[in-house]
Amino acid sequence: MLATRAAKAAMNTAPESAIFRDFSAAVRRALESVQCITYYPAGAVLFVESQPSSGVFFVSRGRVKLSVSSRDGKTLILRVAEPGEALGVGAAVCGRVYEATAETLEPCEISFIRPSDLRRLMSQYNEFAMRMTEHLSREYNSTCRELRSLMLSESASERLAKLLVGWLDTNGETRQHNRMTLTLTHEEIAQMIGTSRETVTRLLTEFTKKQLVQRHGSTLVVRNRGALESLITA
Amino acid sequence: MLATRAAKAAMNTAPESAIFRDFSAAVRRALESVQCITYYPAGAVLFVESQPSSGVFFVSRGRVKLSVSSRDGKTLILRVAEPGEALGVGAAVCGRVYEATAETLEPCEISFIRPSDLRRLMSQYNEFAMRMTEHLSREYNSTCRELRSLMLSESASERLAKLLVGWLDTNGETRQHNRMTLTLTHEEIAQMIGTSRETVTRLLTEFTKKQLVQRHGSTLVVRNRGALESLITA
DNA sequence: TGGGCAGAGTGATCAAGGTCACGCAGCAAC
DNA sequence: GTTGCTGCGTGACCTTGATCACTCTGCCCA
Repeated sequence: MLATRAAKAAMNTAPESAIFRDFSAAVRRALESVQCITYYPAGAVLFVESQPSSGVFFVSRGRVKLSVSSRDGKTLILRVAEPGEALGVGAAVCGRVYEATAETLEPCEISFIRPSDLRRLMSQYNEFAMRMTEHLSREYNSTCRELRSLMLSESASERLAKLLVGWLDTNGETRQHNRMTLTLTHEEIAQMIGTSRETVTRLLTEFTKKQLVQRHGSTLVVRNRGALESLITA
Repeated sequence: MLATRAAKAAMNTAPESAIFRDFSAAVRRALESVQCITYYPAGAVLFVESQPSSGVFFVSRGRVKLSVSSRDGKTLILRVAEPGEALGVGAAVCGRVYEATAETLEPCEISFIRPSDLRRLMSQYNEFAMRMTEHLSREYNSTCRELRSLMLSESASERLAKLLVGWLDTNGETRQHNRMTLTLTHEEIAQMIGTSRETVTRLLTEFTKKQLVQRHGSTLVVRNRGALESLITA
C-alpha cells in the first residue's frame, strides 16, 4: 500500500495491473501476458457503436465517455466510465458489435485484450468468467437505472437534479461532500439527461436563483441538497 | 422426472426442458435436478423491482412483461420476454435486487432456480457460465437499444413506428409478413414507448388515416412499411 | 336486462422545453 | 492587435404531447 502510493507519486504510473489486482496470481499473470497497454490522449475514440468488437478495454487511468447517437447527430451519453471498469465485455463475449461509442475524456491508460484471449481465459479460469459476468451484470443494472431515471421523470429539472446529486455522492470520497467540479460542458450534461444545451444553462441559473446551488467558475457548491432531492420523484 | 414427463405429455406441451436443450446432457441433468417448475396464470407477478433476488426464472412457455415504475405510478415496460429467456440472471449472479418487475401476460410455464444453485452450476460447468454470460450480454444489448430508441427519437410517432416495425419482424416467422395481432392494450403500448394512452390512440388513428396501417379489431395490417420506416430517424 | 367495468376514441387546454437567433467572454494562433 | 473558435447566457417563438373530461363500445355477470 505504501509502495503503491510511492510508485504513484514517483512516476504518476499507477501500476497498470492495478485493474487486475483482485484476481488470483494465475489469472493476473495470464491477463498480463496477453494484454496490450496503450496511452490515449483526451478525445481519443476507443471504439464506435455498431462496429464489430475488436476486444475489451480495461480502464486503468482516466475517464471514458460512453455514448450512443442517432443518424441526425443527436447524442446520448450512457455514462462516464471510471478507472477499474471494463468496456465492451458484452460485445466481446458474444462476438457482436459494440453497443456504444467510447471516447476518452482525459489522457487515459488502457489495457486491451482481444476477444479470443478473453474467451479463452474465461473458459480456462472460472474465477475470471464469474468476474466478467458480474461486471456485465453491474453494467446491465446501471443501464436499467439510467433508462428508469431518464424515462420516468417528466421534467428536465428532475433529471438534472438527480445527476447532480449522483455526482455529489461519487465525488464525495475525494472531495468535499457538497462541492464538485463540473468537468463536462453544458452540452455534454445535456446529452447525459436527454435535453438541450440551452435548457441545462437555464436550469443551472434557475437552481442558482433558488439558492439550491452556487457557482464559482467550474466549481459547483450544493447549498440545499434537500430541496434538490425533493425535485426527484422517479 | 417421470411425473414431469407425464405432465408434459398430458398437456401436449413442448417439453418444459426445451429451454435447457442447448446444454450438454450433464448440465441439463444438473439443471433439471434443481429446477422448480411452476405454472402461473396471466397477470402473476414473478418478482418485483428492487426486491432482493430470490432466483432465476427460465420462461418455458408464455410471455412475461418486464417493467420499472416510479413512485407516482408511472410505468415503463422494458420489454416482453418470450419463451427461452432467463429472467433475473444479473441480480442472481451478484446477489443483488431485481432491476425490474416481471409479470406474466399469459398463462406461463416457468422453471425456477435458486441463486445458490445457479452460482454453483456456473462454477461447476464452464459451459453453463458462458451461456449465462452470453444471455446477460444479450439482455444488456437489448436494453441499450431500448434506451437508444427511446431517448434519441424526439417524436412519439417515431417510437410507435419503430415498435410496430419491430413487432412485424419478430412476428414475421409465425404470421404473415405485414400482419400482426395487437396483444397489448393502448395503455401498455404507451408504457413501452414512454408516452400517454391517448397519444397512442391518436397516433394509431393518424397512421390509419395516412394509409400506413389498417385495423380490423385487434389485427393490424401494415399497408405501407416504407412510410412507417421513414418516420424513424434514430 | 341492466349495471359495472375496462378499453378505446376525441376535443379543449396548457405548459414544458426544443429551436432559432442572437450577444458575450475567454483563449489560442498568427 | 485581430481573427477564429468554443462554451455560456438569454430572449422570442411555436410545436409536441400531457392532462382533464367526457362519450362510446363491447363484455362479463348477477
